[in-house]
Amino acid sequence: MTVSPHALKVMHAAQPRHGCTLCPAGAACLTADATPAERIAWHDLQREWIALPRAGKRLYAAGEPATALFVVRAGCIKTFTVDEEGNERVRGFFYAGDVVGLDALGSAAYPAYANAVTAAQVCRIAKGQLQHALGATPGLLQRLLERMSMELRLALAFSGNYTADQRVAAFLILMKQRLAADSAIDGELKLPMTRRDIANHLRLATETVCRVLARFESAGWLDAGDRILRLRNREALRLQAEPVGVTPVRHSLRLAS
Amino acid sequence: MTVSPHALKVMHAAQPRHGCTLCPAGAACLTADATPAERIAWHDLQREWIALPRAGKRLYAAGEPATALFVVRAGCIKTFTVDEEGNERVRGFFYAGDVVGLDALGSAAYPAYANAVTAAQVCRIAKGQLQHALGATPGLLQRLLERMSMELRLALAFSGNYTADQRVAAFLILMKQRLAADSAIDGELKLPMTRRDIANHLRLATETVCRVLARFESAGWLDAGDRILRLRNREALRLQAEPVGVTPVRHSLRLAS
DNA sequence: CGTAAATTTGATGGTTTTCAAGCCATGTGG
DNA sequence: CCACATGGCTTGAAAACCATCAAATTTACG
Repeated sequence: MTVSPHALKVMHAAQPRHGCTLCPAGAACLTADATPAERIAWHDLQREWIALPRAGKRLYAAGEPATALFVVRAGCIKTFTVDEEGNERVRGFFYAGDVVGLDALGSAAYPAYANAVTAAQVCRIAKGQLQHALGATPGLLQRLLERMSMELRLALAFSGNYTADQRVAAFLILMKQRLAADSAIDGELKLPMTRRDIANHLRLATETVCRVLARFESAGWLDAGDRILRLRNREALRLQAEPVGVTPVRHSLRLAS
Repeated sequence: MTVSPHALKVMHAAQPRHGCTLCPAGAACLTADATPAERIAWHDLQREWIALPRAGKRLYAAGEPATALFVVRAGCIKTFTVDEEGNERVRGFFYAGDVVGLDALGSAAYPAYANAVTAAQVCRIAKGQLQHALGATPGLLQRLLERMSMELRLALAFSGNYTADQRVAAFLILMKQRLAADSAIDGELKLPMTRRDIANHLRLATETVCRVLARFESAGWLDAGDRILRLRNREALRLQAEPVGVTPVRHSLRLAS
């Protein structure tokens, strides 16, 4: 997985001014609530698109100066660290509209690598420009804070100690929520990443993920194809996943102090 | 340390206008880089202090409407979730200057409970006021984003799959960094929370934390008192903790931009 | 079509959890 | 002042869960 300088294709300012309006990320992007004028201003700020034409292409490396954020236009990006033994630890998957690099906002260097999981395309937003835009567009700040808060919530939720079954179930439910638009058929879930990536994300061995999926399949909860799953009993999965807390909030807890 | 019969003591606007200047959190607070004028404006925004006079007192509960953030003035706060079996999962510990509730910024309800670990005191900052202040004080926004980014980085770092030894070592190193000001003696580390809290935070059993500490002690790396540890070989601990990645950055960094 | 990578299943072992019990500190009430 | 209760801390033995190792099969892709 060598990083060639040509891995990144940077395109400058060739798009029409309504570029953001036509973005495939659409309503999922940070600009979703912006006025048309704000949108054009935003679009002018970040005229750089970066294409990652194949899975495995690198967006940035850990340790590099963190000069920008990236909004995914299409495809899937993963962020991950690599320890000295070569073990990957996947920190997150990012789809159209998601923001990659929020964990580097307050850091001089990127704390993780970012690679394409599938062919992908991103908008580059320089930090300086971002700060400027945040001041000019109040709704944007609101949205950015919401994103970061949500990511924090998600990271904290997944960092609990759960069984392999709970983790995998929670992952499937979450992916189904985020990729709802991607699948025409109701219960279908297209996962762009490998089992290994899933395992590295959920802190499990690849084999364990396979086994859990096989268990779920034999329980009749889903059909496990290679990259396409068909969820048959989403309620059972949700029940398994509940302790993780990524599913909608459940109140009604009384506690004394 | 006044002992109040009420769980929460809310004090209104009785402080002098330089309240923030005299805050024990001092330079650790978000207002550290503000001008004196900005500081007074900030202080006027959040005139409510809340006292949690004893360990165990609740600041807020999971599921409650998330109307505010809280900056710790003194003491220690933990956030945690509780599943239906009563298991606590500690999401974070917060000391003077830390911001509690960032994971609720983009959420209508608090995703976790917040309790005092020791007697504590916090500033309440209503969300609406915060948004107003962020627009008025550019440095504040910068700082808040840095905080959230750092918390995200931390949560992601700890969510990897590591051994019990690595987790405990990383926890000790991290706490030593954050509580450096608290201990007069060099290697001393005062941990305000119970072993159980540490275990619930690191996704380990209480007994495992004990055993790891005992192992570290017999290796000569530290002396484990009840709530006061004495770190004797911090380099060895750091080496253990390294894969977790919360220790100072190890890649050679060139700082740009 | 052929090689490399990914997926899957099985057997084995290790780290951590669980269960159980003893010790210690703190605080309370007689 | 002491006895006692409570909760936290510690240590020991057995079990569970998951990782590791190994190998067969399938899939992806040049």
